[in-house]
Amino acid sequence: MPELPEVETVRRDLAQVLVGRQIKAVEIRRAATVLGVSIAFRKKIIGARIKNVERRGKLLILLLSTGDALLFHLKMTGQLIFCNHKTVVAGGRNLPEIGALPNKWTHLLIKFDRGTLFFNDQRQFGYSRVVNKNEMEKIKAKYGVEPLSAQFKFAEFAKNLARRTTAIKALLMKQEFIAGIGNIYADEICFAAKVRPTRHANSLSLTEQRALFSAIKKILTSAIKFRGTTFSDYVDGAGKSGGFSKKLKVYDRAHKKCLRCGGIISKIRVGGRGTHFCTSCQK
DNA sequence: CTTCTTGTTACTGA
DNA sequence: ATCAGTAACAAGAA
Repeated sequence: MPELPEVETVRRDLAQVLVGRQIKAVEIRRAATVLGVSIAFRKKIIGARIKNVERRGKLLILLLSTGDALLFHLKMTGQLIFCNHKTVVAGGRNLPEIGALPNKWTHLLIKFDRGTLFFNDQRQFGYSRVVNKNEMEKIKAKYGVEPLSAQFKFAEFAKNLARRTTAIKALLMKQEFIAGIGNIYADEICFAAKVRPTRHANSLSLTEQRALFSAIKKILTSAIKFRGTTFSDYVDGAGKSGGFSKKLKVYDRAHKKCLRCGGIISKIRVGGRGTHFCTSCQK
């Protein structure tokens, strides 16, 4: 599922190929994928140039020359893939890992002079929308601290943990608290910090708080380096799978041996989500 | 057929 | 007002 490292990988890929390009045409195949009125969406973005590509949490932001922002949320199965016209094959653009584009899950196409941005989404939870500067600031403000930014500081993190009673994993996934962590990385972060996902946030010792703080940065940074995790549908901006899947230590390893201590990985539900942890070395 | 998967939000209750 | 917990959403895989 696209979490911070996956969205960041797509952001970097798209920034390289989209900045400076002008939107020439838009094809909306599924109206519900575009929030608001389709005609207005089209009118606002056609002719605009892409000034920059940003990310806030799991939200991808294309800044336009008009001052508006074109947003994409991939939710669980969204893909955002750019193809130039050199890869044209019969019926579409052919990519080695996902086949020809557009396909039956392509809901939106943004067309440039040489190339097209395809928005695919099997589960149809993902969306695109256009917002003005004011709306953009409001949306950004709702998210919590970016864990890989200089604003993510231990003192404030520890203070916030101490005043919360909820399970630590549920807190890690709360976007208003920290932006960008989802189910896979929450499990991996707890494992790296040797903390059980069920522990109440306010029960962590100073040592555990520190371990968690550094695990957040370490796991997310490493996942970006390996271009994200492909569990089911995620691909990068060029349609390729992520390399962090091979680095996962606990996620989807129920009943298997712990790679650190040899204990058994257990699977339970925390906050309504499948949760994996080692019964021996996560205290 | 049932059960499981997840990011986000709406809703409930404290 | 703030916090915590859960159901709902969609569609496909097993």
